[in-house]
Amino acid sequence: MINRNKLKTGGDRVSELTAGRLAVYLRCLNLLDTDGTKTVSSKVLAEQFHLNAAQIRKDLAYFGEFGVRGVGYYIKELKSHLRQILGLDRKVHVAIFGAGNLGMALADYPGFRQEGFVIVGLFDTAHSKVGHRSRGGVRIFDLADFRKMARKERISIAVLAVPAAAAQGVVNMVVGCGVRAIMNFSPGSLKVPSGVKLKNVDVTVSMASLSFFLTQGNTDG
Amino acid sequence: MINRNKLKTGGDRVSELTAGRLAVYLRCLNLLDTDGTKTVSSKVLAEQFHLNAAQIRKDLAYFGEFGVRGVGYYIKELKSHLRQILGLDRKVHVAIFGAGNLGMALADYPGFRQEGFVIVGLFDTAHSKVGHRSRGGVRIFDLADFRKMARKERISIAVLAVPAAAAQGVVNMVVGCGVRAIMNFSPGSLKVPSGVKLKNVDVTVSMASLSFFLTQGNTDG
DNA sequence: TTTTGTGAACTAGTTCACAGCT
DNA sequence: AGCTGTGAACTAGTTCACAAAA
Repeated sequence: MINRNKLKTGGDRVSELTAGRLAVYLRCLNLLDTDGTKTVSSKVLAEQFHLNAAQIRKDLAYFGEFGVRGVGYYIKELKSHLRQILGLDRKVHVAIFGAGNLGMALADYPGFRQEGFVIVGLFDTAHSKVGHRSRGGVRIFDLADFRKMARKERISIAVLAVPAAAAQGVVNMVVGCGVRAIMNFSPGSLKVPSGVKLKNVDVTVSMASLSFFLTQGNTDG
Repeated sequence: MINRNKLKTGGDRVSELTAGRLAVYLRCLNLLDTDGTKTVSSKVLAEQFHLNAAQIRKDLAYFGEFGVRGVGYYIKELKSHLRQILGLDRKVHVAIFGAGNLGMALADYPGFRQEGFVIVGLFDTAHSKVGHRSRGGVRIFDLADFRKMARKERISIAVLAVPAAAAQGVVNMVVGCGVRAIMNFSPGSLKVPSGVKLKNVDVTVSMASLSFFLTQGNTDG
C-alpha cells in the first residue's frame, strides 16, 4: 500500500468538466451501493452509466490511488473519498435569492437536501413575501438581512433566481459578504472578482441550442 | 458581395459549445438593438460581454459571411440570421412534463416566451392536477393525452421535470410520439435513440461542482 | 488473470496573427 | 484605417494501450 491519501488539493487545477463528472460518479456509486454492490470496476461503471472507463480512472487517480488492481474500487470507500473531494462530507449552507416561482421551486427541490446541502433561506426585496415560507417550509427573509445572516449562518453558496436586471447587484452584495460560489439562473453574463466561482445555468440558452439542433438536423422544412 | 447565404446546414457538425454561444450572441445583439445601436464589431461585442473576438468571428463565419470588413456586423441583419440559424424565426412548441414546483415554475418562466417558445401545456399523471392551470395560465393535461396532442400541436421540444424514476419512461413515450429534442431537469443519465438530442440540466451536479471548487480553493479548513 | 494508473497518441476547442476586402 | 474571415499555432480534453500491482 503506497500512495494512499495523496489528496492533491491546490494542485494542477481541475477543470469544470472533471468536477461535474466526479459528482456524477458519486451519484452512480450511491445507486450501486443501494443495490448492495460492494465493489465496481471502471469498466462496469462505464458500461452501466455510459461513461468512459479510462476517463473514470484518470479522474479518480488524480486525487489518490483509490482502486485495487485486479478488483476495482470498493464502493463505500470510494463514495467517502468522493464526498470529501467534493466537500460534501460536511453540511453546505445555501441561500437562494429571489422568492419567485423558480426560487421557491429550487428551495423545495428534494435533490439538494439529499447531498448534504442545507437551504438556509430565501431572500427577496418584496415586503409582501418576507416572513412567509415556501410550501416546503423554507423561510423568506428580507434581502437587506442577508448581510448579518451570511457569516452567522456560514452561507457558502448563493443561488440566484432574480430578474436579470437585479442579478449583478445581488452578486456584488453577496461577494461583499464573503460568498465565494454562485449559481446563476438568470440570463445574461455577470462579473465576479477572481477567487469567486460563478456557474451559469441558462435555460434560455439551452433551449435555443436544442432548437438549433432540431433545425440543423432537418434538411426538409 | 460574394458568398451571402452560404448557410451550411448539414455540414461539418457544430458543437454544443458553439450552439450555446450562438444563442448568447443573439441575446447580446438584442440588448444592443434595444439601445439603438446599428452596427457592432466582433471586438466591441467581445469586450462588452467578456467573450473572445476571434471566436465570435469564427462561429459566425461558419454559417455565412455576415460581416462587412472595416465596419463590423449590422445588428438587425445579424439578429435575423442568428434567429434563422437557431430556428427561432418560427414559433417553437414546447411541452413540459411534471406539474410539480419546478415544472410549474418553468411553464411560467418569462424567458421562454421572449424568444419564440410557446409552452403548449404541462403534462402530469396526477388526476388531482389535470384540468387546472399554472399561475401563469398554462393548462395541465393528463400525460396519457400527450400522444394525441403531440402531432396536432406540433410539439418539438419536451422539457422533463419529473422524478428521476419516471424520467426514462417519459423519454420513451415522447420519442415514440416523434419528439426529437429533450431538455432534462431530473438527475441521472437517460438513454435516447440516435437522432434525438438530449440536454441535461443537472442542478445537483452543478451544485456539487461549486462545492468542489470551494473545497479546493481553501488550503486551510 | 483482472484491473488499475498513466504516458503517449489523438481529438476537439480556442486563440493568434495576418492577408485581403471595404 | 478598420475589421472580417481564416489558416496556423496552441491549449485543453479524451481515449488508447500497456506496464505494474494484486
